[in-house]
Amino acid sequence: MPPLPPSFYLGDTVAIARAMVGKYLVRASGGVTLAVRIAETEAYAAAGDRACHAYGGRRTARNEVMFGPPGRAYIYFTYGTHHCLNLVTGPEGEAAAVLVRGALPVLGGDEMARRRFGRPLGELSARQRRDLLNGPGKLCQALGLTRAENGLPLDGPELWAAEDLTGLGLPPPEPVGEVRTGRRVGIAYAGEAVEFPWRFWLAEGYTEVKVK
DNA sequence: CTTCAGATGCTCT
DNA sequence: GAGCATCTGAAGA
Repeated sequence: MPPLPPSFYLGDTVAIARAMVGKYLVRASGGVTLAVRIAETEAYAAAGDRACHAYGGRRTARNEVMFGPPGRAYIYFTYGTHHCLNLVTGPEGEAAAVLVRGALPVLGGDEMARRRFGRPLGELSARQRRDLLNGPGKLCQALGLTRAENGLPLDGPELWAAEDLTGLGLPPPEPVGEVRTGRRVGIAYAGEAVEFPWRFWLAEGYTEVKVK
């Protein structure tokens, strides 16, 4: 299947966040191709959402990409050490996005393991393997996504999202199965928005990091 | 199994 | 100067 087109990201951000669970993400750079299956997402619904970087229409150098067209990567740096990958949603100017919180390895597991822990998949402990990609910072570290990749289109040669990866010779995807819903993580500052059930994750085959 | 502190630097006020 | 859409290893129960 070809990459999901920019128009895919035009609809309701919460619905898209849920729909992205089970989709694939491919990262190609330096002759290396890595692929993951998205296992956990969160919706950040533009100006009305107190947890969103664009709350109240706030527009800065950091979140500028959010105000651009849908279907691009909004990547920012946080906590002095980590990057977070978002998929820009909604029509241009709306400034909504879906945070990709976690994934499962599909292609290039050894390379991702080396970037995370300095050795290949086979040499990881069970815990390290479980925790390879179950967090937004971990995912970006494994895929090599930094602010240098901020603004990349999600249907381009360096980064793309797709319904399946049969085009890369992989078998058709397993069914997504149950998707769980809950409150978003790490947004204690967001008042009543803390309660919104805008986080989605795979119930099986994935261990989400539990946060209070 | 759980909680907890420290790392680390960019961003916004 | 304060805070952050986080992660890790160590220590406790």
